[in-house]
Amino acid sequence: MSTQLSPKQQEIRDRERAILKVAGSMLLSEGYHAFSMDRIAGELKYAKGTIYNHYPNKEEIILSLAVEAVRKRQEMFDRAALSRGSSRDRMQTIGVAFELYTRVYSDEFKIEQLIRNAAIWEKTSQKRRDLLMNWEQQCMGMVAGIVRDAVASGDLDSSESDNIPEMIFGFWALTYGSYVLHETSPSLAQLGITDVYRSIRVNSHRLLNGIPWNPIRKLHEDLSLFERKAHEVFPNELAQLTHF
Amino acid sequence: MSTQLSPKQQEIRDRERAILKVAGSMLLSEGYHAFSMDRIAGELKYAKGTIYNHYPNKEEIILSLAVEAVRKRQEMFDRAALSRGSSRDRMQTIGVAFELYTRVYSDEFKIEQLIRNAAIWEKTSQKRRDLLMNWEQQCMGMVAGIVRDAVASGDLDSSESDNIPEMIFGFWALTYGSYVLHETSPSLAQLGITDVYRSIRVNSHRLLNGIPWNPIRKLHEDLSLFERKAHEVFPNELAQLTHF
DNA sequence: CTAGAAATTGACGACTTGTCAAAAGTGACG
DNA sequence: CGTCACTTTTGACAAGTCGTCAATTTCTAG
Repeated sequence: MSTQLSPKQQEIRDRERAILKVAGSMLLSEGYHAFSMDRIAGELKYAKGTIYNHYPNKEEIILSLAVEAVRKRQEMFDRAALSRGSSRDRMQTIGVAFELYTRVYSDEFKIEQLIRNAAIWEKTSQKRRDLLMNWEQQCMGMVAGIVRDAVASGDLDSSESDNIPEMIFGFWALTYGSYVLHETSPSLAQLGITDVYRSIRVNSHRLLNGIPWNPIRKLHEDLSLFERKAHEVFPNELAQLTHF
Repeated sequence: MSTQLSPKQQEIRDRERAILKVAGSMLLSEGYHAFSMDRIAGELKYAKGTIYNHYPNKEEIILSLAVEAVRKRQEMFDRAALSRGSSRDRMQTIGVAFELYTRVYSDEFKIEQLIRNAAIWEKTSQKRRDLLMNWEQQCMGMVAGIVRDAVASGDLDSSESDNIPEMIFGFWALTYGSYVLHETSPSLAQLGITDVYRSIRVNSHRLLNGIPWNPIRKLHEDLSLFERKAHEVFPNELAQLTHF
């Protein structure tokens, strides 16, 4: 259809990206309270009305940023799901993807959490919500595929085939909950968690063994597999971390 | 010290409670966007300045509500931790306490989640934050005691004694993450989770077995223990639920 | 070049937050 | 009682935000 964009259309498209960029950095560097439509307009030297032409309110901008974030996450999950190895290996690699996503793209992950706030969610449009949910669904579909493979290959007991959503939910909740608590709970450090990433890996290992998901492994085996997969599947992301 | 309160002091104390009450119901019934200092003052027939005499900003009111919520949770955890049974039984009973808390006192739980938002947290005072963290720490201390008992009695391998915080973190993340996703993720229903509470119980069972935390149990054993403990320790909360 | 469509602008109304000087209320003591 | 220092309450106010929309400018197609 739109093979060619007029100069004006191009300008509008570019501006939309510029809005997201300036909004994202404003939100993350100065916090939610400093984030206002007036300031975005001021920074970009446009009138406020122009910004409102692109987005009907500021929550919609945040949701837009969240959609980009989830898309990035989905892309990493994709790479993990397509990696070589047993079903358990691939499931672990999803864990690698999630850890690296929260560490390397921590800004994006923070925005993902922001959007889960009722105060923000309430004011967004159904259309863009669907966009977000679509990518989120893809992520889950990815994981569901791995679980189905596991049942098919006998790594999971076939009586478990009805419980696939439940299992996905378990991993999702464990890892997501861990990262959220890590970002938001001031009590966590006082609990005595020194290496939160290691803790999450250990707990994932326990959950896998507890299902049970074959092959059952020793902790050290799962931990070294985790590192190997990180190097194998996500070398670029890994390079952006000073400590791993 | 203050054995007797003057009528005026009593009035101020009562008003503080009234503020929290009206703020809480306003927040929960009409959403965050409808929650304003002006409206609270209007509802209570006081001038805005009077409300500001009690709380320096609206975030502090929300944090105050959250402190009450966590205190209520702590009280339920307390009952769970003091219940009779093996270490694994008591750990499960903490799970019962948390589930009933999120179900029976869902308003309180929603406020707990609200406070974890950077936008709100940023504007609160250290003093009240410490209050919140103090109760939260008590909850965790409660759980830590159970884990220590488990190591002492041999239900957990003694080599695990260094990993107590990690284990608490695992359960906390799994359950907390589950409830948060349940409240906030529109994708969850589409994933195929029909009974979210059963799913959480099942995943907790898996994590316990995966640690491993003795005695290792079959799924149905853990599920029926769960129900038994609910009736035994939390009969009143249970009575407030139509379905369990 | 021009006329109609599209995009941009910024002043505006409605609302919020948080402050503070002035007004009202309280209570201890002669 | 009456008074006077002290505490509490009040609401007008400044500052800032959101979202709108009529007027204006810019684009574009013929």
